[in-house]
Amino acid sequence: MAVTIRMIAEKAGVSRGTVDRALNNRPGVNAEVAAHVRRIAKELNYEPNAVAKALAISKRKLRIDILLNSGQNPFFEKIRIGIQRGMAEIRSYGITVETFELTGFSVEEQLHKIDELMKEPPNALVITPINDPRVIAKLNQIAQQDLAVVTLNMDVTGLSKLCFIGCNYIRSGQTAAEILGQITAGEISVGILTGSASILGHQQRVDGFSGVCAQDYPRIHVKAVAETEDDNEIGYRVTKEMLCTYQLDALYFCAGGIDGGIRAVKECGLEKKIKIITVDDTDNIKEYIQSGIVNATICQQPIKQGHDAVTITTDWLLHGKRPARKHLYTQNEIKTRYNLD
Amino acid sequence: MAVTIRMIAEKAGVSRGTVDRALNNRPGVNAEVAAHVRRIAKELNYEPNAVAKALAISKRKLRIDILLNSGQNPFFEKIRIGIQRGMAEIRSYGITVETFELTGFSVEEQLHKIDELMKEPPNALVITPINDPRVIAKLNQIAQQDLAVVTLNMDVTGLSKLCFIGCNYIRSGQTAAEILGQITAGEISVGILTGSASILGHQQRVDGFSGVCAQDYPRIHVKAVAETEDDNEIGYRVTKEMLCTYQLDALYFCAGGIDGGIRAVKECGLEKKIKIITVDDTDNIKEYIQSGIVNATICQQPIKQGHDAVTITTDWLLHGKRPARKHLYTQNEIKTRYNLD
DNA sequence: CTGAAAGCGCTTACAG
DNA sequence: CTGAAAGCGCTTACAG
Repeated sequence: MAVTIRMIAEKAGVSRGTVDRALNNRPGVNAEVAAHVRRIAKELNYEPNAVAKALAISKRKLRIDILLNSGQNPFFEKIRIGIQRGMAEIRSYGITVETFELTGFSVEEQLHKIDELMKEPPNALVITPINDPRVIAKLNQIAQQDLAVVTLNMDVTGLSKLCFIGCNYIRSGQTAAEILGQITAGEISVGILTGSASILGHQQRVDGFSGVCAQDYPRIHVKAVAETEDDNEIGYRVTKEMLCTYQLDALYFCAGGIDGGIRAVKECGLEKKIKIITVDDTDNIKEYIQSGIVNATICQQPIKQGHDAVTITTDWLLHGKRPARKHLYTQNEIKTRYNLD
Repeated sequence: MAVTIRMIAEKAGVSRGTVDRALNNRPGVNAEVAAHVRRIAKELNYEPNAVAKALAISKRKLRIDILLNSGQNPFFEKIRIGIQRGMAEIRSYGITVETFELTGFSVEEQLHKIDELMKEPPNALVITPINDPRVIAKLNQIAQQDLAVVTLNMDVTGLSKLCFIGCNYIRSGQTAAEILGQITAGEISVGILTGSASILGHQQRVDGFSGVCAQDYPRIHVKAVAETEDDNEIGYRVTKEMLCTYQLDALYFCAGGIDGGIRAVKECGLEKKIKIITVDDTDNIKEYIQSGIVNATICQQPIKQGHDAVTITTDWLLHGKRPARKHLYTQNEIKTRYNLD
């Protein structure tokens, strides 16, 4: 039989209201009474009933805003699906979830949108933050105001947040290098196609990849690194240029613009001749894997990311429950032909 | 503003009790009244509030029994962790979860334990069923009695169940073959160490693996298949015998007894000389990967399996919600050195 | 067959 | 600072 607030009230000789105030550190309780109540709760091993709490709190009308720099990026479709699932799961909690999407990585635009949202501030903000001092400063200022900030998929340092939910990018790059190491032999040359050196996660993948090559597979030589700006046209151009300049045995695509890059590979007649490792598993990448053009892709559980962003934020708002760790990394999943779905 | 039972009652001109009875198909409602209520609920797009429902139902004292053939198998430790997490998540629902564990795969023992549990029948039974006609018959008989049966980690055919939660074993075997194909070149010989031909999942892994070798990698020749009975001593013996009999370039361990098998590999001085693919990521296997003895291991999200077994069964008991599919397959995760955790 | 009322375990204006 | 009471949205004996 679970312990309830009523039992504590009886044992402490106070009303249930007072127990509630004491246990939730609400103001206006005599300090001694509060201590007494808390001691009894501890003695009885009291665990609040989350369901009852949620039902009672549903009157509060809490709101979560989600701000994504998702643009045209097909990868974000899965994050959206995860968010939808999370929303379905918390439907009965009376929490409103609103999603806003920006295209590109303009600092100005993100700052402006944040300001706009803050005109009627939500209770929590989930965001894919751009790694810029002004953004960080603004978010820190917001985080002061009794408003939880959660970073999703992209992280920044120096931000006082509830948590980050997303990929361990260093590990992602390391895993890509390990796979490339295992599927090759002898001295080989590899080129890296990243998105932008100014995006933390992209750079971490490059670093992780290069690090493992240097340390575990010195026979793998990173000959070139180019930026696609997450764009297929640019991806096409820089990949083509790279393939024309160097004699490469492998490519590592660690950001967007992959479709453009693959087009370049095909034009050079190199498909299935060079090894290719990518990230994520959008529909196009699945096809490249099925047709043997891409050897493996390192995925990051985007659905889980979207889902957890909603449920973990909800747990904080409803129960004041902090996530187990500050950085909630999703699994880096290596996918090949038969474990794609 | 979400639609509530009260609004429906007002609009239909009946009491909330009657609405509840009508919407939940409880007996003792005039058919016409019920139809009327249901039509209004549909019009208003009514979605029951799961939290309120859970709180009200917590009086019912539901029980879930979990029967595992986990024995000494270290793999099941993670399933247990998942079950614990699921239990923590549903703590407030007033549902009792009791776990029972058997060692080995004795049909008699499993039948006997089921009978014992049925003396005081739970509302749902989660089980790792042995693939035997008598077990299936008994479970089917139970499933008649308004009691949900969920198969966990092991599945059987011809059973009327709520769902199966676990690995897609065919895909697991296929994935192992694909990886082996990618990390090797030229004609190679491989030996398979399975658990038991009579355990469906083990056989499916062997079939999936052999199928991909035959179809996609005809240069990979499966020279031998031996059974470890999930036992390290037997695993050691049959692996040693296999290595002495054939000149092998690779081994695929697709069930228990791996530690014994690896011991044999070491004794033959073949570690790091032959490629090795395993399943799951118990602590020992993690070490083999770190030290480069095992190239990759195909995992099956055991924590998720345990967790989902609890939460999905709960969703059924509380809300009558059926899982999206009859077979809820977890992801086959390829793990190597840098994506182990 | 139907309704009024109590209850699930919390939270929170309101009165004192 | 504290308590009594109403409320969150369902479910369910009980009376009729």
